[in-house]
Amino acid sequence: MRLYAHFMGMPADERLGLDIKRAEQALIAAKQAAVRPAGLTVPQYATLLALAGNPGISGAALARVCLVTPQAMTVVLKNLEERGLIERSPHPWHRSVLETRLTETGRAALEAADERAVVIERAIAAEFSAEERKTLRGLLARCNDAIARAASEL
Amino acid sequence: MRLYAHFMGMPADERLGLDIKRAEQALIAAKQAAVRPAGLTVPQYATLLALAGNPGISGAALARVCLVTPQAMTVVLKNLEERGLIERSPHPWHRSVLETRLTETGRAALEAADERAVVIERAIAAEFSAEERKTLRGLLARCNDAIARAASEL
DNA sequence: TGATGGCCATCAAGGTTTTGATACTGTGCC
DNA sequence: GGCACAGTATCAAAACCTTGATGGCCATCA
Repeated sequence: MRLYAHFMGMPADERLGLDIKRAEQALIAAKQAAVRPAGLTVPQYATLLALAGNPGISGAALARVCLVTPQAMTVVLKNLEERGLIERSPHPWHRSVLETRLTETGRAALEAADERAVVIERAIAAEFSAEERKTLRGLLARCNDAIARAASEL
Repeated sequence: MRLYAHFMGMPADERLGLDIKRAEQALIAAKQAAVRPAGLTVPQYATLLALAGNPGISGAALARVCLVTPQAMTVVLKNLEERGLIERSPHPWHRSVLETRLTETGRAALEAADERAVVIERAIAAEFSAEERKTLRGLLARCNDAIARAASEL
C-alpha cells in the first residue's frame, strides 16, 4: 500500500522527517517497555533522571530541561508527588518557587528504571563505531539547525 | 546547569537517544507551527496526508499507516469528521468497516497545510548533499534495527 | 517610593495517546 | 451447519501535552 500521495508538494520517500520520526517512535516505544516494569512512564522517568542531576530545581526549570511546558511538568510532578517519589517544599528565600527533590523511594524507582533503559542506549551505542556516532550526531545537529532556521522564517 | 546526572548507568552525553529526541522535538515543533495556520494539528495533518494517498481506507488501517493505535485514530477521525474535513460511510460489502474519504474542504485544508509543512522538509533536504542524506538515512535505519533488537530481548 | 518586567505556579479547555475490555462481522476450517 | 480466528469499531479510564490567561513574588530602574 502506498503510504503517502505524491499530489502534495513533495514525494514521501524524500521527506527525511519521516526517518527521524520513525527512529524516535521506535526509541520511545522501547523505552516505554523498559521503564514500565519500574512503574514509571517515559516522561516520569525523564523527570526523575533530570531531578537526580539537579536537586532542588524549580518546576519551571525542570520543564525547560525536559523540553516540555511548565504546565505539562506540573501534572507529572503532581503524579510523582502523590506516589511519594518526589517531595516539594517552598524555597526559603523565594517563597513562590517550590524546590523539588527525589525521595529515597523515587531514587530506587529511578535506578530500577534506568538499569533497564540504559540497555536500549547501550544497544544503540554498540551498533556504531566511534566515527559513526560522531557522524550521526553531527548530521542530527545540522538537521536541528536547518529546522530551527526554517521555523523562524516561517 | 548539568542536564543529567552521571550516577546512573551511562553518562548523558553518550546517550544518542537524546540527540534523536531533540531532532524529533524540533521537527514536530516546526511542523506544528507550520500547519497551525491551516487549522490543523500535526496528527490531523498526518492523517489527512495519509488519507489523500489511500482513499476509502479503514480507520484501523489508517492507524497502522500513521503509527498510532486504532483508538487514538478514532478520536482524530471524530474531530475531523465533526469539522467536515472527512466523511465516513459504511463499506458496501463489509458492513463493519467504515470507509473514510477526504471532503473538498478537507483537501483544501490539507493543501494549505502541506504548502507550509513542505517548507520544513525542503529546508532539511537542502541542508545536506545527496551523499549525506543517504548516510543519515542509513544510520537512522541501523539505529532503528538496534532499538528493535534490544526491545525484543528486553 | 512606585512602576515595569521577568520568573514562578496554577486554573481551564481542548487534543492526543495508551492500556484494557467489549462486541460485531466476515473468512476458513472441521 | 458450527466454530475459532482475524479485522474492525467503540467505550472507558488514566496520563500527557498544548495554548491561553491569571495572580503572586522578586529585582531593577526611574
